[in-house]
Amino acid sequence: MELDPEQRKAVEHGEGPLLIIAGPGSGKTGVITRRILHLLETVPGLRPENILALTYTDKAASEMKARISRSLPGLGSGPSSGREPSGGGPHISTFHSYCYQVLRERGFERRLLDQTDVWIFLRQRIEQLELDFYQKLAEPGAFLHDLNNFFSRCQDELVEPERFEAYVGEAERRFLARAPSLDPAEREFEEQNVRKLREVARVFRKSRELLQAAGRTSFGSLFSETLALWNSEPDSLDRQRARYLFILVDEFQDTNYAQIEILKRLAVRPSNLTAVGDDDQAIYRFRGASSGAFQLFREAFPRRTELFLFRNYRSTRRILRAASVLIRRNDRALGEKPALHTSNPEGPRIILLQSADAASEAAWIAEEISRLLGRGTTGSEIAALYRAHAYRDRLVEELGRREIPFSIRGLSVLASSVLRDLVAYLQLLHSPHENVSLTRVLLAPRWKFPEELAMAAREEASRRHCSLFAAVESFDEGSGASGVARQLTGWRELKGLLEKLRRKSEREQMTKLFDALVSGLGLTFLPGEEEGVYLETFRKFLEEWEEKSETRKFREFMEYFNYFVEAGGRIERPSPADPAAVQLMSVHAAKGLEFFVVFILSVSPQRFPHREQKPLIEFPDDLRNAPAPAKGIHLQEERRLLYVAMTRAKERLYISSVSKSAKKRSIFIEDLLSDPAVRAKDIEEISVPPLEAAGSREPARSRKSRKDGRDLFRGTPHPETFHPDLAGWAARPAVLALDGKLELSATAVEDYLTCPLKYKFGHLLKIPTGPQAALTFGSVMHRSVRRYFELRRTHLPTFEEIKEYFEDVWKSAGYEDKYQEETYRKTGLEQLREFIARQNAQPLEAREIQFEKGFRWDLDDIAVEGRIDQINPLGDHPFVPRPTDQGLREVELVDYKTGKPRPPSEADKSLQLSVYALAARREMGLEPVRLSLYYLTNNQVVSTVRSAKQLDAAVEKIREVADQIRAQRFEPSPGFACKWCDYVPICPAHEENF
DNA sequence: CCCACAATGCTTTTT
DNA sequence: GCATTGTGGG
Repeated sequence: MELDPEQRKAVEHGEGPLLIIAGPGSGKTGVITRRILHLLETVPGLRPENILALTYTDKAASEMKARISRSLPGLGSGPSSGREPSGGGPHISTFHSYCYQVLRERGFERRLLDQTDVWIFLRQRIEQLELDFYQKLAEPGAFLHDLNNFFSRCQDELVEPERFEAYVGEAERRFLARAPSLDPAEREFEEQNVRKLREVARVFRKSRELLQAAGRTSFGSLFSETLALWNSEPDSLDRQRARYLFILVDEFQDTNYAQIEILKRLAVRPSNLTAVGDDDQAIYRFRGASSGAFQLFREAFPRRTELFLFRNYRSTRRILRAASVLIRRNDRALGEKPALHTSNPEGPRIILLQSADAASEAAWIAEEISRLLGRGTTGSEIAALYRAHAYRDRLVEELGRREIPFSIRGLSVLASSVLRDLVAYLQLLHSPHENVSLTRVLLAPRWKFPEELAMAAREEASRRHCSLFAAVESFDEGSGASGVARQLTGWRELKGLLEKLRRKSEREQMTKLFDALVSGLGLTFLPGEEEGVYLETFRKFLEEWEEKSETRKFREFMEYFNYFVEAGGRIERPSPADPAAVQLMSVHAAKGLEFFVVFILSVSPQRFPHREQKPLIEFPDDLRNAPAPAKGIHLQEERRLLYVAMTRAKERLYISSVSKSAKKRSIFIEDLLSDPAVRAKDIEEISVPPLEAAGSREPARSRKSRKDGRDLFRGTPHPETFHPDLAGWAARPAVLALDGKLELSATAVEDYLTCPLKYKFGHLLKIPTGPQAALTFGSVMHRSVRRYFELRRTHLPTFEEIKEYFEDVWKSAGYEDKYQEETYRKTGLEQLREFIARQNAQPLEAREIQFEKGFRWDLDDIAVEGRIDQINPLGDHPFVPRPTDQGLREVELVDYKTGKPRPPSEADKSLQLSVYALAARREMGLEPVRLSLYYLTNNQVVSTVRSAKQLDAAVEKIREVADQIRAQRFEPSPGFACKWCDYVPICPAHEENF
């Protein structure tokens, strides 16, 4: 590589700390490599092992090692992570492994946990954390996730529990001082806040203690541990200083405060520090990168040299001009920087796409990619970048339709059919009553389990309230020599396999069990086969787990794995190096890469810039070691992200925006067009028309249907029979109603509106799900309330009476752990005590009250069904029902709720109450003058009424849903609701095969 | 122009 | 489930 004057200065700079601010495409890594080589050539007596090069990512470290060994083959590339320096090459390492090594030299033996593993570790010990918010949020996982993130931010900023406790104490004192002058609502709010902070502080300390006691630590605490070591054993630091005379840091804008502290300690004279980075490419603030890294450098090293590398070797002039127009809109904390310049040609215009919807965007881009490939562009030189992974879905579909090869970075193998299958077997092995897993397994052709029999079993299970497994077993026992018995040969085979594996699971370690499962199913793959790669990736995950597990056995693994999934853990597929494949990845993942052609998808409002989402527990600015980030920091970081995306392109750049009207575009599109000259000369605007007749086109060919199954299962008796045709099965028309009436309940309608496929799975295919804490609890509470009113007919029931009943009917099914169950039980009893006290305080004639009154009314070809919790007679005298003008008795309909209290507007809209009101009037001869939701959580009643118009609207809604159901429209609507959906393991929308 | 209701999102990632 | 933005009627 020829050096330009800028680069030469950077490479040959001699004395003192050096800060190189290097724009995109300026050959940064090359400069660092050259500088290392230059130092070795020119500094007398300097040996390679006296040089330390630090990066944040392993990828950057390996790249640098590769470059160095290429430039100087004799040199070696230094130690890899965690090992003793082998001598020879410069020490090139990540900050993390460097610190780990420093600590190991001094006998540090604690095991390192990544964020997911810390989450799991804490989740398993949730009882000891004594979370007060656990019961309030009822979602320990999510809260813990937020806590865990917060702990990471603390580690990034070197905030230890003591320091945070002091901060909380300070906040508390401030609150107490201000409290008298606050109005009650404000005081309540702030007090709540202080209580939350106190809990966070307590849990922070406690988790540290738990990790410590277990001989573990998180990756993030490596830095504070290292600093602590250097404080207590100064000779360790001296040794490091003596060893490393020159230190280089790449991607400096990605370093956090803790890492900068490490640098400050290490880099004292005669150490010579070089930091290279670009604040315009800082996109990792959310994971702890200090927004003030450059400022901290300037403060720490006032006698420094700053150099700029702004000659770009990558992109055309047009691309660079547009990128500069965009980034100029940000505040420039570093002050004026030279503009990017290049001797590259002007290049083609940047294309600004404007599509009406995501579907036409994807279709246009896929078409354009196809054109480019036709003109000879290599697939891997084309990249499609997006802000969030979900935005790629449509493009993937369109590329698949056109059979254009592509590869996706950051794909979790857990989403693949083959692993979802294998995991279903594992779940089934873990517990035969995993109904959804069993449903999936039975769909595999090799078990020859006819859908009709499966349907019968599901109906049996829902009738007998037993598991699907038990229902099929009862068929088997009762079948004798009938025709059913013949249909169950596959079932017996499956049971045999599970039994064999179960026995194995007790003796053998996890990887062995997995191998046995795979071979028991007769799965073999050709080398390079995509699914084989998924399998291998998962097996590697198992091996790594075994390393850190206690027993290496199945039980422990399943506990870990279920938490792993709950924690949102991903098992990433190694990226394939297919030169023909178009590259799909997030903008973050694209940092540091370059492509001839770059498409940036969905630069649209809400998507890019992405909406700011503050975490539940925010890291306080007061504890930040750099100045508090400016107000517009979120938008600015998003803008930098787009800047990074744009500067990945060498030749052609497409920026695509989706919005209904051209006026309401992403603010970044406006930014790009804000310079009249650039707008006129460098940008071509293309408007993509919406696809005609949406939905009329053939849906993308299911990639799951495989014609070449035979190749995969060579030598097995049942080739092609492993994969269930999930999508085909889910798309099969469902039997709606035998007598022509479609049965619907309020819940069914609401389920349909959440997700039509969820409705189909639950209400038509009757796939049973496991017991759930909230439901078991709700049922016990309902029964206790009913019990109260029944006893009330004869006397005033005491709390003890109801408590005894409550304990009697309590079931342990569905609770995640003993602690959760105990919490529910305690709160349940508290709520009942309050309920009874209130009810006992008022007069009531309980004899007239009706409970759990079932109904069924006809709405043309629909039968609307349901059950009203409680009907209270009303009137002048409570127990003499007064006929109204129409001759109907006036009543109050009550529904008991055990969940979170909702605002009254919820009661106004509730379809359930409308359906009850309609039922009372049409079927029971009652006039529902009051509809009440009774929240047992806080013993609050929300009452409402229904106008004729509202009731008509409810009927209309039911009719609409019924029409959709009759038309067999059961498209899944994946989204937020999936978090709570039990059918995810059998949902085609959650399956990705590429 | 304002307000109510509908529509549209629910990140990014490393050790 | 929830916050924010967009739409459409008055």
